[in-house]
Amino acid sequence: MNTVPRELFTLDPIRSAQELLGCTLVWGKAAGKIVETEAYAEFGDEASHAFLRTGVREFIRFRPPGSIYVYLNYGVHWLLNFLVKQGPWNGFVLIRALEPVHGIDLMEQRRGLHDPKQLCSGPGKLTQALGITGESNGADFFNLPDVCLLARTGRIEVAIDRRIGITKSPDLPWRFVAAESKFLSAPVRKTRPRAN
DNA sequence: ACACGGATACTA
DNA sequence: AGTATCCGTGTC
Repeated sequence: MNTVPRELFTLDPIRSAQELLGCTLVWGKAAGKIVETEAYAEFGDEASHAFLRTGVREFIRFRPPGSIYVYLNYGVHWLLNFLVKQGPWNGFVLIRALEPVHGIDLMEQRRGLHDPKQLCSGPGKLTQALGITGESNGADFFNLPDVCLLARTGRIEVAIDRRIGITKSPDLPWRFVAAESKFLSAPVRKTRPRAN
């Protein structure tokens, strides 16, 4: 099984987000295939934390591509992002959903439920299922023990949507999903960007 | 439909 | 210090 090299995170966030689809994220004893991602850009993207937070801009400047950015959202959920650095197009990829493939009993235990479709079908759900917390924030993924990213096997059909749950820059079509997946956080919407 | 609840940045 | 905001989930 091939593992993904750091170069996957030296692309712009939009390309990196799509390349990550179909890869399998192994985190300790649990693993899941990435079926949903979103791209966030350092510049020109008001929904990116880098737009307002000086600490996040420093994070981008000083950490290597492939670094893990984990933050607490709504005071409740840890959200997992990868730092991508391509020069003018730095940013983050948010991992939004996984198809569970390994350690499912452990995921069920951590999540407190048994429906495989609900174990990792959301950015906060998958961190809970994998046991990811802010403890990992700032770590270099490629220097972490017991984690890796397995390369995609075969082709994957990518569907594109607007990002979910944001209020700033809402019309950017930077949500990417494995079109055939039954493990998404939400179906792909058919709405066109609002006029004006 | 709504409660849950913490980090960050801004106002002062 | 106080307030507004935030890339969500589970349960009502």
